[in-house]
Amino acid sequence: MLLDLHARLRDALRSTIRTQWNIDPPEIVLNQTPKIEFGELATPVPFELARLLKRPPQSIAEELIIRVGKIDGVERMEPAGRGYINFFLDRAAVVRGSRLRGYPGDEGKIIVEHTNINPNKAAHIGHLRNAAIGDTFVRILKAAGRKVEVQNYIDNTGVQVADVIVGVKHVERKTLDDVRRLIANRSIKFDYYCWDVYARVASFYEEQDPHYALRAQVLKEIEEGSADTARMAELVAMTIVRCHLRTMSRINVHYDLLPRESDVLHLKFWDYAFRQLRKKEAIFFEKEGKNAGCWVMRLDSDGQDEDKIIVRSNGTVTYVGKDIAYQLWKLGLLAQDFQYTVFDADADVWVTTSGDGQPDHPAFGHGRTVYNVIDVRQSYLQNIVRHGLLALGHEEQARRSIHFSYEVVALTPECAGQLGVELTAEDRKRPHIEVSGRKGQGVKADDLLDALELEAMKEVKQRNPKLTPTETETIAHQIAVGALRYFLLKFTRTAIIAFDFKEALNFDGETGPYIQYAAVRGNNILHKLRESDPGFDFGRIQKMLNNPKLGVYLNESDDIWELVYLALRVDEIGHQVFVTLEPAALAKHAFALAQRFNLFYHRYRIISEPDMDRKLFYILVVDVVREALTKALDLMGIEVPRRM
RNA sequence: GCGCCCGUAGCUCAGAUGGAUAGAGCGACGGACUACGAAUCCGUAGGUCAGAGGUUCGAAUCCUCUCGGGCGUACCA
Repeated sequence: MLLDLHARLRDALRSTIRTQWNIDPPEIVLNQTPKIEFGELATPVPFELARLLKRPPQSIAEELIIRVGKIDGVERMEPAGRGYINFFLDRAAVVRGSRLRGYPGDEGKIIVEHTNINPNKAAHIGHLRNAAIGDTFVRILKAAGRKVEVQNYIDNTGVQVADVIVGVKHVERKTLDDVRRLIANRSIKFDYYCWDVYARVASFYEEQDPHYALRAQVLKEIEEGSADTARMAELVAMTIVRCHLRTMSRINVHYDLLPRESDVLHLKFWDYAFRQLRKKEAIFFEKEGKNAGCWVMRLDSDGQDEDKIIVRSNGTVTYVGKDIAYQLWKLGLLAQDFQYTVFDADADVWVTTSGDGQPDHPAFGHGRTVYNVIDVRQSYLQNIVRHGLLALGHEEQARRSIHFSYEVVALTPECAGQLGVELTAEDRKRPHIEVSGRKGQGVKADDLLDALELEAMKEVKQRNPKLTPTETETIAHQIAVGALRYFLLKFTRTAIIAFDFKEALNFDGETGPYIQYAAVRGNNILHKLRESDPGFDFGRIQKMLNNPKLGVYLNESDDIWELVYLALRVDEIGHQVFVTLEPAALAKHAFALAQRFNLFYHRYRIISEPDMDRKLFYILVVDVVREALTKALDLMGIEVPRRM
């Protein structure tokens, strides 16, 4: 594995520097070289040493190379660029080594919390970004041999659920039985119905309940478990959760556990956290001023301007309060535990409950590290949660509580216009328009997926008219997911995605289908080989690894080596994503790999290559690359279609 | 006001930890299907990395300021 090679390089340089000059070695930075003629890796460390040793970097580089001696997997080193050391890898050895994989042992469970959609309306494009990022991160962690638990927190006692209940009861005038009938009606998408109801509530408040008295009342009733309202809220929220999970399963996103906020409350998690926070004086009761009657957390010692309300004056707990308790539980710092019951047996999803759970549930919680995948607008709240942990003295755990933040999905003004958002002349000049769930303005996840599948279906039919309808549908679906997930991952976390149908529905250029296509073509070459030579022994490809000509071929053509090297770097890029929390790096890498592969099979004839050894070498290249493409796609939750 | 993020080709974006000649896609223009399938490939044009200082052997990247833009700073989440 290349990561092992990196470690060997760093170790060798460090120990040589230490013994040679008797100094603490600086951090050994390894860079990719700008061109393959400079080797594969380079370190600028002689520049650092030049400062410490007061000598020209070039001569340090030369001396270091001599002193370091032979490093396993490195063919040679050269000083370059007035002070770099360039490393030229033993190409054949790197290819052989790539077939061996070693993973670190168990370093403790990692909990990744993502999706977390308010269960009061249909999922939209922004939620898809969250899920795509979170799920990709999970896949990368698992591939690296880490133990991962995926949690999708259900905020079923929050204001947003209260609002939709206000809408159902007071705007739509529906009873609990009406709601049951609506849910049973297969021709109605219940999450879509609530989307519209929720959008109508905003104007209802404006006109009929400007002080949000109904919201407060409903919220309180939900929290207290008051019969009718609470039952309706439970039914509405959990029905919508099922809708969300169905939507997410369309893009290959799954969960282990659905922790519910109502259970955090009913099982008194909050009471415990509250007592602790109070004992440590992390929160206190405000007797006067604007926050009179509330329990608040003081974030700024100067005064109450920055105080954050944790318990409202009517006694209900804000989201952060419950989130602190939940975070404590995730880290195994809470004396209590949930009860658990199966939510979806087929998908092996569990849900928390306050009633009798099943005794034989898996061990949930007790994460050593916790990643919360939540958009950047929640940085403030995430900080308060962290503040709470620190106030309780959990410094180590606070360090291991990581806000995996990313920017939101907005709409281009044109797109917003198409969706019926009213825009002023100024709006039209803006780079993006924020989606508003409150106004019902946004792209619903299922609608987008439907549109993508329809578009993909056209393309598949046109290119593969002989496929059965089922096959066509399957492939169209895989392509739709490929396009969508790649689109959501190719932007870096800090980039606001200005959503536009034209771009999202595109299958050409830097897209998921482009990469899928490359993988399909790779597979097809091997299929073709089987067809043209039914007796072909595929074991010969494996044997090519030990053929001395492997090194000769790899060294004679830099273009093929660059392709193979990109393929072998997939694990390294996965590691980079883990360190930098930047899944876009993987997306970009997969695309670059696909590009190089397209170039390769355009430039070289593989099946018709007359020289048998050379042909085997080409086939080995195809095999290595299609395996890497498949893996990179899999890490992004994208499948390789049978045909395209 | 305070805090965070962004500003790179016509457009949308990459350039992790400072490093060698700043790269993709789209769009534009011109080419390549009798070939392992063209959802592909090749070529051309396109840059004062918002601006100004500074640190450094070296800055798109770090620091300061200025100018644009976005978000947060709720008894919403």
